[in-house]
Amino acid sequence: MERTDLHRNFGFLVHDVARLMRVAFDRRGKELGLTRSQWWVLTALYAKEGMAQSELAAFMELEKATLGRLLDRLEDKGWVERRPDPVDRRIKRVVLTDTVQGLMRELRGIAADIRSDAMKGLSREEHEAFIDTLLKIKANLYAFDELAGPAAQAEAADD
Amino acid sequence: MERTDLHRNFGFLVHDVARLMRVAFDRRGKELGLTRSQWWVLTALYAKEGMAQSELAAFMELEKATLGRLLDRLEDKGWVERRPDPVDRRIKRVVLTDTVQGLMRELRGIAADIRSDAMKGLSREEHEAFIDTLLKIKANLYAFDELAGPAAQAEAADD
DNA sequence: TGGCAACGGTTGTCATGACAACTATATTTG
DNA sequence: CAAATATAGTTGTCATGACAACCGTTGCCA
Repeated sequence: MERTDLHRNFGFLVHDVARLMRVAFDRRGKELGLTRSQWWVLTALYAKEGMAQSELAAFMELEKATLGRLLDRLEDKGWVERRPDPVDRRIKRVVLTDTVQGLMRELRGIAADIRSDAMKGLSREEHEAFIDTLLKIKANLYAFDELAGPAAQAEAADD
Repeated sequence: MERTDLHRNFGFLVHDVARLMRVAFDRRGKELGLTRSQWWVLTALYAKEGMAQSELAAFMELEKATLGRLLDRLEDKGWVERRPDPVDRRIKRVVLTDTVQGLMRELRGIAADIRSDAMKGLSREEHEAFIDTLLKIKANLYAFDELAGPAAQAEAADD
């Protein structure tokens, strides 16, 4: 009946793992009142606060529209704040509020738990090799992307 | 300024790679008039035709609602057909139509191209090790999932 | 066999995510 | 300086995806 083996198909596997990770994060996030994407934004902001929305969108490799609406919800919850840039009136800089600091600590702990659960039973070497391969694949896909659509992407080389 | 290194964070990397794969598939799919998810459904059906919607949803690990609406669009395009089950009137069995056969050949070729682009420069061993690790992670996440939410999942062992 | 739980699908609602069009502000240039 | 161009964000639309509520059909079992 089966005509192909999808179980070792790289595309399907990455898709599956990404989905399962999402489910894991969503489950834990739900208890804390946020989605995985919102969690992602907070984590990115924690890494580098005060970015302009466009910077943040580029950093997270999201569309500015997608990020904008994520920020709407996070702002509603009082976790982030959009602050006008003192120089450029087009720019809104995004910062974490004080009320979210406790949550952030919790989130970071949970994220570490999920990752360690996901990687359970893997040796240090296997773990590192896996990350290295992911980085190579990511670089390949970027290169491929730029060939196919020689637009945007130019800013992919920050940090 | 940076307080964490997200670049070797497994969760972010998988997310990124999954997104980049999606972009690659979407770009190629667009030329052919389908989205990556629709592509996924066709590929799953190609692997095992005539599944009931619920079976297919379980196989693809999608909600039946999500799959149902995907099938709506695929049926509109004339690529799949819902057929009543002769025995159980609740069940609709999904098959590929004849008109989609040529497209399927093309899709399979393109998918192979994308995968080989993504894996470019990796040795056979690295490739295999990567797939093996992905499978382990997937198994870990399943186990974790079942602990956390002891529902569904039971049918994950088909093939 | 009659009622009720379980199953298969669809529909409604919300949150992403992409893309395109639009507004407001800056910057570049003639 | 004024016009053209570019940049920052928002809004509109469509396609996923999850989840819950719902309807029709089956199957169980008392």
